[in-house]
Amino acid sequence: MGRAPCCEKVGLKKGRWTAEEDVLLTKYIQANGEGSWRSLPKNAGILRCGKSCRLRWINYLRADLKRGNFTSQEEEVIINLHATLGNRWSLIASYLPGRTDNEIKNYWNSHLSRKIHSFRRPLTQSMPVIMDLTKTAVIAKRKGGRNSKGSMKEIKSRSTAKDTGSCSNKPAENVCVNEVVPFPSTPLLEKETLSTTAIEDRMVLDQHGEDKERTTHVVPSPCQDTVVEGMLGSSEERESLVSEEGTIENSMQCPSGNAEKGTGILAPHESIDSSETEWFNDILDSELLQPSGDLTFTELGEDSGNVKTHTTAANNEETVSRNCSADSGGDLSSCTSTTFYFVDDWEWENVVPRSELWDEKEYMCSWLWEPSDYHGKGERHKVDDNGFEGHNPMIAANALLFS
DNA sequence: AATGGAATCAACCGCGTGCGC
DNA sequence: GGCGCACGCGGTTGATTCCAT
Repeated sequence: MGRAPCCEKVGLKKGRWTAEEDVLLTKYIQANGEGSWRSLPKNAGILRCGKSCRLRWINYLRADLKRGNFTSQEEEVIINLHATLGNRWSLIASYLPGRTDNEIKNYWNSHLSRKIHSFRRPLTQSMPVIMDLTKTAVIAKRKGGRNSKGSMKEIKSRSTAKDTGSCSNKPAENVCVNEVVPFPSTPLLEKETLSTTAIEDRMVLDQHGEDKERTTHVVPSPCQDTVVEGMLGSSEERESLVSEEGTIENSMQCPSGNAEKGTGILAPHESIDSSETEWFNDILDSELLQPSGDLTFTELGEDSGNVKTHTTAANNEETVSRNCSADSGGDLSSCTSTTFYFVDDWEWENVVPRSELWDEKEYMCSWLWEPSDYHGKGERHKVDDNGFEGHNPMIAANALLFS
């Protein structure tokens, strides 16, 4: 037996919605609430499929929709969540208040995916090029066609923001707080495959020129306060997530102040001072990608004698060599507090609220079943409440979940 | 000014899933 | 357990917009 059509298609209007239809739909939903989409068109006097009404409402008429261009922060959220979640647009949309899955999907398809592909270096390419990533945006400029309305507006607003002295994207001068933390690059799900390294993914992320706007970024979280508190434990326990090195161990949390609104902050410890977390764009802007595919940069700590050199190889392995300041006596705890995140260094819970993630169970978490065999770089090594020691807490979470 | 072509995005379509009977 | 229905999601389409020539 074939599937019944969602609604009677005969005599129903298709195509663009008129203002009159919008008014009818809006008034009806305001009076009767959402739902019952099948019967809604008839009751509201709209010659549309219920499905079409639902889509129109969700994607266009809802009052809480954010209009306008995607901010650079939103872009990064999308890019990184997509790297994590794949084409789960509705899930991604749940992290972007006022944005719909359709909008994000369109934006991805029209803007972001193209950017990424523009920057992906063929793995077989052996051309010995040392890339100055600040210049690659110029290379990636598309050949023709019109500029998007958004990009045109962005160009205008960028110059305005610059003039008004708003937040700069330059790390050394970055005075903005509450920035979203960089997201992990993780195996993709579903149809997408991660054909490039995280380095390459990160390469795409700073194509907005030199004046990326930096503003407070609050990302909604579907998690509830009670759940999060239960997951994360007391504030003292959360404090304990600060590692020996002084690097901040990120935890998704729903501060009670935001929980009422159903939002959380997708940043460690409610806000991340820019001095503690580098934008990976900025990192890449100022560093060099080696011909071998390795990315090497040197990080200066708060004192000039405190140097940490990172080399992220094309094979996704990172080595970190430290030269702590002499007066620290080599104590790692005095080393620089800046944390850089790399391919194998992400903490999943930074990205997705645990409740969200864990609902996905093994499908979402299977790739996390890896032993932690290196130390430092923000990796938690503690015995958790369930006795899982020396492993990434996500692994412990998985073990608990599937036990 | 006309036109081709690329970009954008609203909307459509089919499928999967959950739920009630 | 099977069936039908409603809903939600993601892929795709096509109308529209606007830049480049």
